[in-house]
Amino acid sequence: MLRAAEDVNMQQEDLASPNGDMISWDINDIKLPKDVKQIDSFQEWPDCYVKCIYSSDDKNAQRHLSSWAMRNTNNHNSRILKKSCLGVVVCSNNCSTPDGRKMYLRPAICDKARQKQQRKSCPNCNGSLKLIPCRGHGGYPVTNFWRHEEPFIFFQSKGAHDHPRPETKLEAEARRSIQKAHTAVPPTSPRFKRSRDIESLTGEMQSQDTLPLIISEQEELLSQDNFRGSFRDKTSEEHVLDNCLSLTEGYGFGKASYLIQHAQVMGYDKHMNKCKQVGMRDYDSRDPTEPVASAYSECREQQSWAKNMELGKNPLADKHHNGATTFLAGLHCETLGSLNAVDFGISNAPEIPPIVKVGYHPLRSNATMFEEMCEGKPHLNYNNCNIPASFCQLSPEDPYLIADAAHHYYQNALPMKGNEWHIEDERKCVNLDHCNNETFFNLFPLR
DNA sequence: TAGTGCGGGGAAC
DNA sequence: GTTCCCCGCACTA
Repeated sequence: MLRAAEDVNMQQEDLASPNGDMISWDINDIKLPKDVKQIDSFQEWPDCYVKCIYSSDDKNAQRHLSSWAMRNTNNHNSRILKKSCLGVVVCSNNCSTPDGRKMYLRPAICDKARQKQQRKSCPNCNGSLKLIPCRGHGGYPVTNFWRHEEPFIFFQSKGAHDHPRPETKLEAEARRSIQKAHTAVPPTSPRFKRSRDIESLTGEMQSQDTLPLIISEQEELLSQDNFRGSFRDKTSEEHVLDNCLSLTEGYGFGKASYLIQHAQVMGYDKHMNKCKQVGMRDYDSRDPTEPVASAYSECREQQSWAKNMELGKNPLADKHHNGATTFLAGLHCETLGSLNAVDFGISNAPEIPPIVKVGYHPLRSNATMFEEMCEGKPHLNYNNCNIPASFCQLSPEDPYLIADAAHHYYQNALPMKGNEWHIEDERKCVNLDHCNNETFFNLFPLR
């Protein structure tokens, strides 16, 4: 019986590959595969039991990046870097901003900084902050492993995060810088008002102050040729992507990394499908604390929802493809052009006139946009280009306005009653999160 | 100041 | 022996 279960698990492991390739390795293996056919595109939000093989040239992989708050954990093995998830910081009052957002802050990685962080008060209600630890790996934090074996970087994740996504590192940094500005700038200045507005959004909203930085990072991504995921199975989405790439090149963006990132997200979707097919987790014979059955059920929940949101099943998705490339071009052009309008852009206050003429809508909260997009409502930018529902790949880690919006929506959507996460609600949120990852496109570059 | 990586050490299994 | 965590240190941005 046990043996049979192990066999199943081994089969699962064999199938658990984001790119769909058959892989059978464990990060602890003495020898890792050298005949890697397909290099994975970088995943900033790896969840569940994921194995990835990145190129050694992948800068993100080199830096062992993750948008989860991961801290280094000593495994007494210098060849394998192990990181464990810190969870997420929430307001103990379970407060919401006036527009309904929840506070999901990024735990500081440094122990001292984290302790200091928990002594601080909620930026929204001044209540105390509470760290929700990650217990997604048999009661222990989800762990990520990194191992450099030229010419690849092997990544393995164990466990499924049982908490909301925190702010990304960039979001947290932006929030801190805004808070600093908040304390440094007289309260009567427009800047102060904006800071307060942003703070009211729990800091999740990207500071437009960070726009130059963001653009810079985009350019870095472009130069790094990070995303090598090939468009293996071309869909209409991907054709649109190609078109967008051409268009955005025409706007001086060179390659559009955010679109390429969407391609990698689609690769991730394949992985999730694999998770579902095989019954989830990979198998580590060395780790008796494993099998996290709930991980699979969670993934399955996510996946079933994601299925419903798949392009082919969203009648509005294809419908809006046509305006997409036009929208993209205008959007990105505007994004650069609006950099000087940063002091006015982020506000939900309707009395503030729009500065941006196309693309990003300065008056509408990102969360609202995301909600509407999830409902399949087309969005009009100022060029009257429909933003297709299928173009809302909202990846919180991604430096894009809508991506950020999705993140906030996720944060809105996860209700917490008392100190407990309610499973049903959480599933909905996870699903929304998956909407984030699997269904929509990354579009709006913010940085 | 915070993020990151490394390593010592102890506890639990 | 393995895995977990805490802690401190050094380096970096």
